[in-house]
Amino acid sequence: MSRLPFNEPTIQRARRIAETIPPAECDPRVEALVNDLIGRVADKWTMIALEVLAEHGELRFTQFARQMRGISQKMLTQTLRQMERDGMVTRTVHPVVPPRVEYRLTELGASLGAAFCGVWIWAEENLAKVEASREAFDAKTE
Amino acid sequence: MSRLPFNEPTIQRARRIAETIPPAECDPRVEALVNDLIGRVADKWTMIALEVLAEHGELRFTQFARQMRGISQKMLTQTLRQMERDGMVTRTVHPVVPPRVEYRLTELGASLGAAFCGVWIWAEENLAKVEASREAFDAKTE
DNA sequence: GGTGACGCTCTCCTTTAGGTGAGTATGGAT
DNA sequence: ATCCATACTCACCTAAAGGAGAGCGTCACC
Repeated sequence: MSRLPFNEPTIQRARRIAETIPPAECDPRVEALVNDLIGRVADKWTMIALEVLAEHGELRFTQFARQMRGISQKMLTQTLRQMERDGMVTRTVHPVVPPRVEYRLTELGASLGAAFCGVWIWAEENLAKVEASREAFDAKTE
Repeated sequence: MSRLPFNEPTIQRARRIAETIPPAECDPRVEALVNDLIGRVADKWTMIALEVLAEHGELRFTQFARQMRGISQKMLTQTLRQMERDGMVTRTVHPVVPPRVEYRLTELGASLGAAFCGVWIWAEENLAKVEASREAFDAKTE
């Protein structure tokens, strides 16, 4: 039961659309997995966490929180757990009181950070262009 | 009135946390803008749209939809509008019936696509590692 | 004159994201 | 005895994301 990408104009028409371009490129399984992984990894907080951890080497929970402005405790825990599960960070619990937990990047995490590096640079370089474009767009449609 | 990143343990204690690491790096305004732009641009659909458009050069609305599996019509319109506003794509409307609208990358869009390229490669290369890590993690916590 | 094509937009409605404020465990310091 | 620190977790709640399905406008066609 193959689902069409979205509902047809009105339900009984357009049973089929002319296939001007093949429906998708190659291996749909791998493609889906990669898209999925991208969705997970191209997350704002994940990217920022990667950044600050790469910068500081090792961070404790509250230090982390202070570096990531605007994140809630819950989100931070969640992001960090997810990253741990994905093998981006290691989480070391020192069994002392008060608790001491240290996070550091794995090799995998560092490599993703490096891959994102280009995007950060792009963002810094093109911030002005994007803002200008937005203003122009908004002025046109006003 | 500076807000703390999240609530203190119980409200009347911990008025202040020792500042072992300076609260943030440098220019907070630029940093915030860049983080914001990252949040906008590091969006799953934006990344995928960038990819397929880079691959096909020029796409009409329904062609686009067919390339982006699982996206709803609403999301596609929204993503495309946003990208147009940000100056990533141009939208050309041919005043014919039935309507014909073509999307293509701008230089800015292409440069972002190039910046993301590293992330795609990373995702393809490290898919297996991430999956292995997830399995190990889930097995441990079960 | 009914239907279909295209690229939307509009109205619901459900799901998810994410914030808030509190609680918990533990041992050392006061 | 009480307090405090840390790194959480939990319950609750609101806002935002995003899906489903329909409708629209216009012309060419059968």
